[in-house]
Parts: sequence; structure tokens; C-alpha cells
Amino acid sequence: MWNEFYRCSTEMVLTKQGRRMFPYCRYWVSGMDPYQKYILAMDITPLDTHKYKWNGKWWEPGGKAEPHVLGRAFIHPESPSTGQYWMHQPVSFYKLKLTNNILDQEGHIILHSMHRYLPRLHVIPADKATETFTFPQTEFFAVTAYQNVQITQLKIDCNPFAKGFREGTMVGRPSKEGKPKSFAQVKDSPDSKKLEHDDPESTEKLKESLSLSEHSDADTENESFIAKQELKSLPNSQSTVLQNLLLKLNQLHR
DNA sequence: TCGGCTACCACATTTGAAAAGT
DNA sequence: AACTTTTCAAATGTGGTAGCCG
Repeated sequence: MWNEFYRCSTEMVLTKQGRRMFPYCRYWVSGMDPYQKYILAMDITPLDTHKYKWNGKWWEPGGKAEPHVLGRAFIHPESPSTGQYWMHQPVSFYKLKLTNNILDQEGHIILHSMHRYLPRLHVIPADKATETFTFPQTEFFAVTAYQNVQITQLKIDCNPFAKGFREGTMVGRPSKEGKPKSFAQVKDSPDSKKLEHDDPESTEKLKESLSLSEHSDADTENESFIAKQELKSLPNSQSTVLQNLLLKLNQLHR
């Protein structure tokens, strides 16, 4: 699903009270020590130093980026848990919320509209260095209203909460002029909805596209992306903030 | 003037407590 | 009495849109 969105340049809506991501990040983790305890956390980092604008067809740089708000990370609520626990099922971050409210008190991740971002997964063992992973196809443009109608249509077609806007189900709402055909119609692909919502049956499919390690060459050829591993490559300020957060969490669980 | 942002809307899904069943 | 299943209303998650704002 990420790959489909990535082709159209993914957009994520920011709201004052916080908006979930769709698609959200779900990782299949392998290679952990089954008995070691780990904390899993996500944050979102700017991809460059530009502010962007949508010219009607594509995104283009249109100014200097606002300074990124540091210190916000989403710690998976099951943290800390053993490697065995994390590895026996995909790890979902569907509760993570994005906001454009600088004064946010809810702990949501603060982003700027019309900027370009990349989510990062941090795997933090109790007594070793943090490992950070990113997936190129999960990059997105933060917006307060969708710019690209193709993205809007993809969201409507794939997100169960947006079913009310699908063709035929809309009641008493004006339809947008020149609205493109639904994604399912355009693609005419029986596989296009296999990853719909949080279906546990689709975990194997996700494992294919979002595996953290041991990728085959066939995977990479087939538009899956290998996770970029950024061992200890966090900028000092960011890694310090994250470590402080995790320290607090550790103390809470003790 | 205009592009971006916000509040509010209708509809769908999720949640969880109460009711009903075993 | 204890536990499981069903029901259903409230809460929450969606994109659309009108109007506000800088």
C-alpha cells in the first residue's frame, strides 16, 4: 500500500487535535535476541531543508523550511517487551498522531504543513546502542488539506473510515467535479486492497514489502525497499532527546 | 487577491459497558 | 454464580467544504 501511495507522492493531513497516519507504519521485525528486552519507538524527520508547494501536477520546492520541532517520539505502548514478543507479530504504530500545533500538550508528533518527512523506527535494546531504520517509500508531504486528488482518492479507496466518500455510498453530499475514477477502478487489480486495514492475514504480504532484514534480490527488484539502517547516525540533539524519553519510560516500568 | 488553515458536517468504524444467554 | 456472547450507543476516525486569515 505504501508503494502505491509513494508513486503519487504520499500526503498526510495535520490537524490541531492530531491526525492518524494512513497508511500507518507496521513493521515485521526479525533478528532480535528473543530474551532481550527492547523498546520500539518512532519519530519523523525532515527529508530536506525546503518548504514545498503543489503546482497542480507535482511538488516543487518553494522556500526555506521551518525549523523542525525536536523532542517528539512515539514509544510503542507495548514497550518494553522481549525480542520474542516483537518478532511473533507485526508491530503497528497506528495510534501515532500528527499535529501542526506547536503548543500541543498531547505528545503528538509536531510537523509543518507543506514540508517533506520520513518516518524512522528506533529499536532500543536494554544494554546496546540504538538501531534506527527508515523505509524510503514511507516518505510523505505534510498538509492541512490534500493537494493531489489522486492521493485523496487512494485514501478514500483504502481507508475504512473514509468509506462514506466512496462512489455509490455517498448520500446527500455534492460530488467533486472532474473527480478521477476510484483507485480500484483505475488499477483494476485484485491485489490492490490486500493490505486493507489491520488484517492479520495480510502480515505475510507486509513482511515481503517491509522486512527489516534478509531481503532477497527478487524483493528489491519488485519495488520493495530495503530498510536503511542508520546505526548511531542520529544527530546528537535528536538522539539525546530520544534517549531521555526512553530513560523516563524505563523508570516508569521499573 | 489568494493559498493555506480551521471548524464543522455526515458517515463509517471502533470501543466498551450493559444486557442476554449458557 | 461465573463466564461468554450479543447488542447498541458513544467515542473516534474519515474527507469535503465554507469561510476565515495573513
